[in-house]
Amino acid sequence: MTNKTTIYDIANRLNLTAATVSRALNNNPRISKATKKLVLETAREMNYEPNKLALALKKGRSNNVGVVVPYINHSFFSTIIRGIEEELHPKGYHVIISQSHEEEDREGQTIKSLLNAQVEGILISVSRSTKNTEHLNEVVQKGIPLVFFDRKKDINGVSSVIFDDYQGGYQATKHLIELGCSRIAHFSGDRSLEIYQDRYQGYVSALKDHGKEPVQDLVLEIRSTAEDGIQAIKSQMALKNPPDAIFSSTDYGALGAITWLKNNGFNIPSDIRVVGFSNEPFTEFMDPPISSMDQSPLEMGRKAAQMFLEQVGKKSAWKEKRIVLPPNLIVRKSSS
Amino acid sequence: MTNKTTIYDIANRLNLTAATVSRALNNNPRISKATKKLVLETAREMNYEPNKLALALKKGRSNNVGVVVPYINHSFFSTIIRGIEEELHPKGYHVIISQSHEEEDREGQTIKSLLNAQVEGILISVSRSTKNTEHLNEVVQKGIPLVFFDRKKDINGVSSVIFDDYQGGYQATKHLIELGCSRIAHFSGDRSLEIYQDRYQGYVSALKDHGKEPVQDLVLEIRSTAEDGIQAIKSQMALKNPPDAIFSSTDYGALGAITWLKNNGFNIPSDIRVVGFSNEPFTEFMDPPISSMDQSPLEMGRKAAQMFLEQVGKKSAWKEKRIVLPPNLIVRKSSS
DNA sequence: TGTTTTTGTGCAATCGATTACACAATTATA
DNA sequence: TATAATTGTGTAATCGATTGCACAAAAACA
Repeated sequence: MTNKTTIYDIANRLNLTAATVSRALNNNPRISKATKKLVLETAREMNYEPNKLALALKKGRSNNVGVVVPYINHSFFSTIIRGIEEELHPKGYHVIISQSHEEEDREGQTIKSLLNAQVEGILISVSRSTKNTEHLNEVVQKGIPLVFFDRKKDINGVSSVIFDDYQGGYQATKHLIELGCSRIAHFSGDRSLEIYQDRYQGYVSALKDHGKEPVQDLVLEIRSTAEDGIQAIKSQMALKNPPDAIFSSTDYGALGAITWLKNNGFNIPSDIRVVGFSNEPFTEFMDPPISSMDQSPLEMGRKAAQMFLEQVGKKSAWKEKRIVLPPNLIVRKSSS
Repeated sequence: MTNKTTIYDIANRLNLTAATVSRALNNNPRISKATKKLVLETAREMNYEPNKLALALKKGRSNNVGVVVPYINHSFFSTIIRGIEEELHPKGYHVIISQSHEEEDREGQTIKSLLNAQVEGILISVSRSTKNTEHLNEVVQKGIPLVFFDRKKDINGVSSVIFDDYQGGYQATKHLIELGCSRIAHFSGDRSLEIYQDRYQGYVSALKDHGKEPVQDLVLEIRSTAEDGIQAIKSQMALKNPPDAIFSSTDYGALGAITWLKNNGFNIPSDIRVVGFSNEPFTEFMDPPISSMDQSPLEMGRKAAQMFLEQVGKKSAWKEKRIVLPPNLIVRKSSS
């Protein structure tokens, strides 16, 4: 039933050896033209397809790379994956995806499993909860190229492509300042994560550089949901001296804020200006469309894949490289 | 550097043979407890990890399944993939993803490549442009489980899990009729694709069942973009007798329609009611939130994976199965 | 004590390719 | 014409596991 033609089958049919068939198929110069032609034709006839597993075992190259993200259906990550796939596909690599669900344990198991499957590299955006980096070190020790994207850990020799979150925070804040906003609130994320810490720092620096002192009351740490955004804006507007602008480190936070503000009679942007972060697909469709920092996830995926390609094969000759993608503020009605 | 410990290394260290080590690791009852313990300890010590490639070659089971979708960063597909991954991961399978870019050729090459990589099954949502099904037949002929999701082709013996598009179209239209709408326009997609044809048929049936004759002027075929939605609504509102409701077969079409209507002074839902299709993440955040048919992509992915699991291994004992997921209208402000 | 079972390992083939080395036949060179 | 170089294929090892068969040692049984 499963018509698995092997080179042995071809060899038998032609009274040759597998070695000759293999060489003929690989266009080895030592094989006569006549034989080559014969083999090629027979192969086609018998519907021969090489078994990549056998090849992989022999050559020690599986042609698979593993990609680990928290969740694949988050637009940001799925777009990065698309970038990776489109860069690696033409080179003959297959992309194996898996999710960490933001759990360190799961991330560790997944990586072990990928290593067992002999992937040639691992591209990962580490989970929020990952503290220990042993599972990542193991990858490096085995000499398997490891590349971080968006969320990284500091491991010697491991390359990364991340977004310039500091500049992102800075630009967004500066943008609001230049529009004349004087009390700019910041909805931050969990600042034990580098990305949120950096966005926060950018926010602080921008304020200071423009002669404004950061106010602690105006900085909240929330999760990336519309609900948290609603709670946050509610508490902000209850202040004696409420903000006249919001810089949210996530688009969902901005969304929640806008929803609540609209429902409570505030006008955006005239009463309060809002800037989000990540340029999620929905931001441009909102009413008003939300200004946001585009993180060019497609580009991030591409670059990460390119880094892998540079490293693979060159067992030790490569050195750590860090790509930092520049911020790109998409100004929309919510802040203009 | 790459500390690849094999069972031979362990065997050497312990003055045993690879066979014994293999059996010990696999808990074969013929191996003495003492030896087992020794081997297990040494394996741990030497940091042994089985080479799944070798195993795969020997057993003819790669533990990989291929998933082919048009684009992985479309929310609908990435969510399906998430469902697939979450169902297959616990069973030890890895998910290899690839994109067809809606091109038949690319789809064919991808499938060939996946077959060469010895995947144990292929789950696919066929590209829009796919007419020829030879590459799909080949999968079946090789005895590899093939499962369609969302977009299928009729191939004998191939199972599928799709959404009940006819009922979806019917329910959406019925919903609008029950709200008192009398002239319901339909933004359809390319009706050479089953899904759009079915949604259209559901629309027509609902109208007829409620004593309304479908009007050709009110049916347009558009692409799934906001721009097309804008053009479509523009032409509709220019009719002598414009519609009082829109049933769009895509959320993007609905989005475009709403955008234009709001900009031109119409109120939604009081002037015109709108229902979309697919329940894209953005629909619930819009102003007004858009009613839409939820297609439960997570569930679709899960079911597709389960179908694969049922088939794999049972070379011929399984029979074609078709799962049709029921429609689930999410009513939001755009139609209430 | 002598035979039969059971236990614990080793030998060697296998999965499907690639490839270093060997060698006969042919051709080129001196 | 003798020798060297080239050409075309075959032999066998290898990648890292698994597994049927063989067989010695130990245990069980008569």
